Amino acid sequence: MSSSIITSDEIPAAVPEHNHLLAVLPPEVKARLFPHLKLVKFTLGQSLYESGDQMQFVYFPADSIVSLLYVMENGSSAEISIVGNEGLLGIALFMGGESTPNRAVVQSAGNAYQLPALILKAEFSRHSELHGLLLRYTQSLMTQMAQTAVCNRHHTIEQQLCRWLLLSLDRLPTDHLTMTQELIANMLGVRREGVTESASKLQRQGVIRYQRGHITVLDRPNLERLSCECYKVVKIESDRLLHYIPAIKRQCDNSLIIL
Amino acid sequence: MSSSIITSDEIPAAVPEHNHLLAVLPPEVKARLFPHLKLVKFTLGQSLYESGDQMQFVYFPADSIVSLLYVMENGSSAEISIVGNEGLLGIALFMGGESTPNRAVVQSAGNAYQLPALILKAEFSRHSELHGLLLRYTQSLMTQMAQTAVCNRHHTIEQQLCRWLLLSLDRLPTDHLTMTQELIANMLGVRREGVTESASKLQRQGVIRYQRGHITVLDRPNLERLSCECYKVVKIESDRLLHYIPAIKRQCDNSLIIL
DNA sequence: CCTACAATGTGCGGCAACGCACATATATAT
DNA sequence: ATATATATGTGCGTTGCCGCACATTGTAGG
Repeated sequence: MSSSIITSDEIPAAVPEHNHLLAVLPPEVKARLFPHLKLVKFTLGQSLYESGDQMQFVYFPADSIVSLLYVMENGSSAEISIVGNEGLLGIALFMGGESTPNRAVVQSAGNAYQLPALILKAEFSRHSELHGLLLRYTQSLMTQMAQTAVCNRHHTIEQQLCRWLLLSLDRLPTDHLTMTQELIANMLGVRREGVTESASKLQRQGVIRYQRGHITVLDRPNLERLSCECYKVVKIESDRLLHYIPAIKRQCDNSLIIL
Repeated sequence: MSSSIITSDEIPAAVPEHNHLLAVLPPEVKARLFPHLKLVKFTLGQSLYESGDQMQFVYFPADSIVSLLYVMENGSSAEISIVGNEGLLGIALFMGGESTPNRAVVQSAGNAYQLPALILKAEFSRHSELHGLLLRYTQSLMTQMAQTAVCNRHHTIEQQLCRWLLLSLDRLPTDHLTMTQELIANMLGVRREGVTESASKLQRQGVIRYQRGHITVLDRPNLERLSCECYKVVKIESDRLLHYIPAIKRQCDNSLIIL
């Protein structure tokens, strides 16, 4: 694909519908919201907001992934949840809290749609289709948080790495992620060496392949098998909450048909 | 207080206002909701709902405490969050999901107010004061879940025990809780022996006193000192989200003034 | 090409928590 | 009072992960 033809790689998120939440809105809501959307780029490691920040915008990731982290007093951190094209950043705005004691850090560079907080709040309180959708998304995020807590308590680094890879993969267009083991360790809240060991074990089994900041998933079925149940629980629950859009339309798989 | 006069112990939850959410509702909302409330008793270990259950009622604890647990495929469990008189059970009903993949188990026996799901949903979608209040409560619950995840990753059993005791204490009228170390271990997702060791250490330091299913907190300041930062984060955030009731009234401490 | 830096590999000792076994203590009922 | 069940105490060896130190291997920039 080295021709001059525009590939999906070059315009990976050219329409808001790359974000699943934006995609399933009814036409009249789209008509009100979409004019206020602005396509922005997220770079790896960028912070969208810090603990306690009053947010001015919400963001709907298109092909980027953002991690919600809690940063401890001693500086170490742990990932609370992952947000990609299935969701949005800035839940606190419509939940009424305006801020959270967390940090949002870009885990995978890419694009997102920015929307002024006021526009979202206005639409939310109109009680349109968006209202229920955002609440159901929030509930799915709670499931992810709950499962992260369980996973941290009971599962090995290897199981957690598998879960993390799967969650990330679900939010990316390819089987490839740009990510160092050091960064993964920060997310999982474990030692870098622990990630190295688990990753090399996975590589020896032919499940993944990696070199210096790049990971490719080769055998997803086996990755799912090696993961703990946490991934499946989160997946099934978010599918249930978000793919069943009553009285509007149903989506049976993760992909979106655009055009 | 051994006279025949009715003590607060005998009617510990005689009015709905013992629940903080119900207490701060404006009069007209109370007028609509309260006639549908039914006082019910929760017994220790009772399950309010199982994973995936479609709930018929929401519950507003008065002097009882309920734990939200995730039960793993192998049967072991981990506590996701604690709900007492500051909150309600059945968030999924107004969030739109109708169910969650969790289990709600009574951790401390007592009373609660039961409300039919339909009544709550109707009031919620009227967009009354209740709407914002429930969303802010939900956000505070998310903070608790997030912090549980962090705590499970980074903190010792002793720190977690302190956090757990403090969270429970905040939801109880006295400094005394009826709870075996075995049950605490189930909540924290650790060995019973681990709880025994930490508890006896706390007792030796004079922070708590316990005997066979009963724990009394003697030195709360020290308990807070020995706890990890997670307790404080959750406390500050839920105070921020729930004690500031804009345009209605402000509450400056945890207690309620009734009569 | 070579240097410098960043990413990954590996080998320690140490420790918190685990699973298991069993001893002891304290409530409750007959 | 005695028996029984439940709750708590204690001592193993084992394990998964930690912190640290350092070797190796890629990748980018001069």
